[in-house]
Amino acid sequence: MSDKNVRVRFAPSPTGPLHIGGVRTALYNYLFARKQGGKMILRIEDTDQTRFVPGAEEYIIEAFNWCGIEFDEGVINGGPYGPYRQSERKDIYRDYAEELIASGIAYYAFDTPEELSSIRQQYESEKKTFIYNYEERQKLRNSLTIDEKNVADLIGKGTPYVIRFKMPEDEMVVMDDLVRGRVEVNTKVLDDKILFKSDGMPTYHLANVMDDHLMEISHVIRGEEWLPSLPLHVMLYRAYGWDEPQFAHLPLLLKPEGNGKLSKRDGDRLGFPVFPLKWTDPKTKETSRGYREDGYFPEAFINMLALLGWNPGDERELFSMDDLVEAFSIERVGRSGSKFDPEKARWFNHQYLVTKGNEELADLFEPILTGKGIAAGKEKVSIVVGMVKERANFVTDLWDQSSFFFVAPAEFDQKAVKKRWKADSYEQMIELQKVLSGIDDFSSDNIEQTVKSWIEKKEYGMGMIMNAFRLLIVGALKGPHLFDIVALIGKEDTLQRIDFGLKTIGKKEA
RNA sequence: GCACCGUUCGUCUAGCCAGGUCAGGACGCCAGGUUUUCAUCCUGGUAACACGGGUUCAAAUCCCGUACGGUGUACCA
Repeated sequence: MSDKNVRVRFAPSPTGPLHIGGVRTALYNYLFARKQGGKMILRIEDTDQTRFVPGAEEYIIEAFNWCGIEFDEGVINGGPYGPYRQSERKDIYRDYAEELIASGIAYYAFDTPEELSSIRQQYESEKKTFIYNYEERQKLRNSLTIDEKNVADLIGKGTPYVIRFKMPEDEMVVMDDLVRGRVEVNTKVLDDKILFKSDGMPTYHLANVMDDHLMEISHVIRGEEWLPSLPLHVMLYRAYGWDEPQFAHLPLLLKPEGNGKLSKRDGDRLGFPVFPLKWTDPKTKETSRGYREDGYFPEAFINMLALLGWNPGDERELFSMDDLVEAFSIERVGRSGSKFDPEKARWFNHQYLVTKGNEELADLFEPILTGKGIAAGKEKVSIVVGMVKERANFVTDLWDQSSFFFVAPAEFDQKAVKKRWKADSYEQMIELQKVLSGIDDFSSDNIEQTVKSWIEKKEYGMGMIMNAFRLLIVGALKGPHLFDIVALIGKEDTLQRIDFGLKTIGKKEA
């Protein structure tokens, strides 16, 4: 039941790092395309030269690369509908805009930005809102109020002008949206949007509609912030006599607390990234953290993002990209904005971390160990990781959970000492040390058996001994099965740690 | 201001279109169990249909209104 020629696009502006809301929009496009057996296109909408930020496009591409979102056509790998950067398509827009003027659907306007802003100010002081519409355009400087000859003169003299859409005075525009259903707007509340700017570039509205048509985009899946301009876009398609694509306007990602759209500030304030990758602003040198650098797995990041505004309709929560493709449908996208929950993001990462193989995790952990000046064999690191990964959300947590496998404790958790280091502990640990030094087969099972039978024979309390023992070996009351730890660090190290602990903690007075 | 969109546990959400289960799941939190410790894990608990009308034998579900929120209202996208 898939449409024959599904073609979707993600069309960001290179004005800075890609926000996770944008990543989610791209993800839904990608899932939809894959599910329908269609094509996914990456187009760069750089019609505003003043907002261009160097490195932004590269960032966007790298981010998708990291996430595993792939494009069939676009600025990365080209394609038959190129170029895919709007600045490189500049020449084709003007003719289309002129065509609209010829058919009376658009007109030239000579009002300068300064004139317009002063009118706006004046209206505001009278508590009115200025909109450039069917009423106002009669009083302004445009090809509707100036005769043809003078318009030609003005243009001939190089007077800057823009091209505006002549919004009908009173017409119902009926639109259909895949997630919102039928939407109706009367054109009387709409304004004469600029289609073509005085700098020779089209605005988003024109460029976007034209390119979507020229690139044969079948479904426009984009953020809800575009819904208010949908009537204009639809009217443009109709004015050109083009088939409209199907539209789907996605709900926005909201900040975790309070109200409003998720922004970089929220991330900084609440301690989580708002961007997939770390970003350094080329001008201010200000940096923003990224999911990748914060230790998230791309699979977890994608999984988390996919479930923010979409759900499969059953109770599954863990999805690989392939699973998502299989389960995705645009009809199941929600209609209301989703507050981002950093806590659940961490949970997702944990889920992926524990299912990763120990060798793979060891490889990821290795650089951290090296940074601490530790050169442990891969085999040992794998074993250690296998023992502690349940306790970690991120690869970086692994060190806190396993440092004692690699370095002997230099100090001891004072609260634990207070709680578990009793008057008898000192003597008991000396005894234990003797028992341990007598063991030849220093395997976990054998040590356990030997120590336990010693405890039984002496009628010592199990908890009493084991907690004190753990304190000496680990430095705190945490970590995996203690006999596994001592077996791994070996007999010599174990005995040394007991020596050091005994010396450092000392004997507790009764 | 105006326009459009939205509103189910603290959060993500199922259920709504085709009215009729104690409104289900997950995260978080709390309690208990398991464990030599921490974590994992297991069990249980916590907590929601924004409000007001209407239609109906019956409304989270359909209709109207209100409130609240979001977005848009740029020669930005």
